[in-house]
Amino acid sequence: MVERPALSKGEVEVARVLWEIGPATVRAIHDAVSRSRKINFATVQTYLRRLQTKGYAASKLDGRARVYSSRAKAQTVIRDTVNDLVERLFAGESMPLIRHLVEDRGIDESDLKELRGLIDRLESEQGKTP
Amino acid sequence: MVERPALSKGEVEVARVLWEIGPATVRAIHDAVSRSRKINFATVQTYLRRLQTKGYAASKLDGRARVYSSRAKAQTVIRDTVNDLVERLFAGESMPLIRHLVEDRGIDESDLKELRGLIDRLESEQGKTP
DNA sequence: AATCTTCACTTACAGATGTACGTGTTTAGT
DNA sequence: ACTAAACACGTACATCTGTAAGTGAAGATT
Repeated sequence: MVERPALSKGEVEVARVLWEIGPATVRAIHDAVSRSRKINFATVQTYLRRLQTKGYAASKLDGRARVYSSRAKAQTVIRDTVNDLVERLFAGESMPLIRHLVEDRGIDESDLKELRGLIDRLESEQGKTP
Repeated sequence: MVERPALSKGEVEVARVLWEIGPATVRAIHDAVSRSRKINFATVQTYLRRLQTKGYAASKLDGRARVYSSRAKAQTVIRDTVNDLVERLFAGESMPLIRHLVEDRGIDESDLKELRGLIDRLESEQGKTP
């Protein structure tokens, strides 16, 4: 139940990469982030340092390279971040966001299929755990 | 196609209230925001001023009271904000977010029903507009 | 009229954020 | 050994954010 300061947008981006490619060097993380947008090496380094300061990451030296690893579960960060967004942008209701994602942002056929399966499962569970 | 600076969390909150209760005085907006959390009157005033500076709101004096109104469609702000979040937290994929909302955050029976209807509609449309 | 209350508006400010330069150090190539 | 490339790390800094106190004028109350 560690209380951690919220993450900024840039930090979230780097944190995500950290879960994705697991413990990794600054270089590897920079390379990964660079794939989606141009970003300075030192900037990534700063984000990682801040991530560590805030308690979301840990690091150790492996030879000359510093290897960062995540200390926070992706799910926790996702939950907190999404909760905050839903609270502020949708007054706490998630349905409008779901609607937006499905209708406005669009969803492809296979995702639609998966979503249907998800609903089927939830609906069959409904009533069992009231 | 106005290019506007992104909104901060606090600004988003006030912007939402602005769409909700339409053109309104600072006091009315403050009252509304106060319903969800304790916030200083002057703080709301500052957010509104910044919203106007960034081009998201307009204001005019009605007697002694300043009335603010939105200049940006809710949908635009929602789109931009959600796009940014999905980009950073989910590498651009919306399905993981939908999954999170439906599974982890939970969804009640009536929303589940609505969602099913939504999918049905989308599925029947699939193929018609490729 | 004197006082209290209500606003608008200005100004403030510490801390967070995004972004990056510079400096020293280690390793690899000549 | 000498130089070039690769890094870690500290430092910097303009903005942006969140939050609010102070000031003065207009309207309400006694």
